[in-house]
Amino acid sequence: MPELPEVETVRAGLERFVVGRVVAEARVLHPRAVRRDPAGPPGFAAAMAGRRFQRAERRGKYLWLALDDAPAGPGQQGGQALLAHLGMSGQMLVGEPGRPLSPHVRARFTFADGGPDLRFTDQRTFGHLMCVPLAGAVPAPIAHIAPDPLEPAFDPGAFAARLLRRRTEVKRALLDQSLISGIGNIYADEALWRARLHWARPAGGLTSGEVSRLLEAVHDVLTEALKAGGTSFDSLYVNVNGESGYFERSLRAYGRAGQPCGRCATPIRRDAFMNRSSYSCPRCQPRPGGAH
DNA sequence: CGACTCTCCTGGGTGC
DNA sequence: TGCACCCAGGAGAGTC
Repeated sequence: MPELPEVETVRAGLERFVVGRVVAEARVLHPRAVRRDPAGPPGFAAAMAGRRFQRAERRGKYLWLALDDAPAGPGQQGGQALLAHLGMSGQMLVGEPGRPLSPHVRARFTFADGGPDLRFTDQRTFGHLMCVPLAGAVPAPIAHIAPDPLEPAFDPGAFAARLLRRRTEVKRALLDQSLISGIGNIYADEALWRARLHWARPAGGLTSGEVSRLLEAVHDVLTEALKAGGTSFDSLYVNVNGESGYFERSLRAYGRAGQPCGRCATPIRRDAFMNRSSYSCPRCQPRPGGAH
């Protein structure tokens, strides 16, 4: 599942392979891919034609390509962007225009230079694209998304203060993109394992030392995963695999039910939480209240 | 503002 | 072999 490190890898690939180029034609192959765009497939395609991708940016799991002014002139102050969320299985693939169209391509962009095209591919169709106004630094529809831990705007003190006010489990808080962005189920479990915190610990009950440990773990796991995933493109192929890429072999908790904890060798346990799985070490991450 | 629930979607895997 | 079912989720909308 693409979380911050995978999305950042895609962003860097888009920066390298499509920024500076002018869209010749955008074609929506599955209407669901632009379901959140009020203009619908025809409006989306019309808005993209003839536009130049100026920059590739990201916040949390969202990425966007800033567009030059529409041919009709400046739309709104701050311009527009092509905003993308990869969902669970979204990929941005760049390649020779003549290659076969895979069945999961949801949108295709060709370029005025006749070079490699861009294909938004998404098996499970949870991802989406939309053409949106930029409101200051970020696209308007994601103004409510909090800064992610790897961007300068991230304020550890403000995050800690808000976290401690939450009356909910610490993992639920980590997954709340309006509190801290970029973290999904995989890196939440990995960060909690590193910080030796159980996912069900009440956020408001954490000590300041535990919050610091957690933030450091979040930062480290994202940075290390990014380092591993960031080496995965060296050709005309921008890739996010639905798995967590090269970092998958480095996972210490996620998906490792029954396998020994890397610190204490106790078998990793799997629990159901928020309609998904949570993995933790029964010894290193004691359940709140003392029960195992 | 925050906590909660519901919904969207596909394909791989499993059990009968 | 075929079918019903479960599971993997992220995030927005709606309610309280």
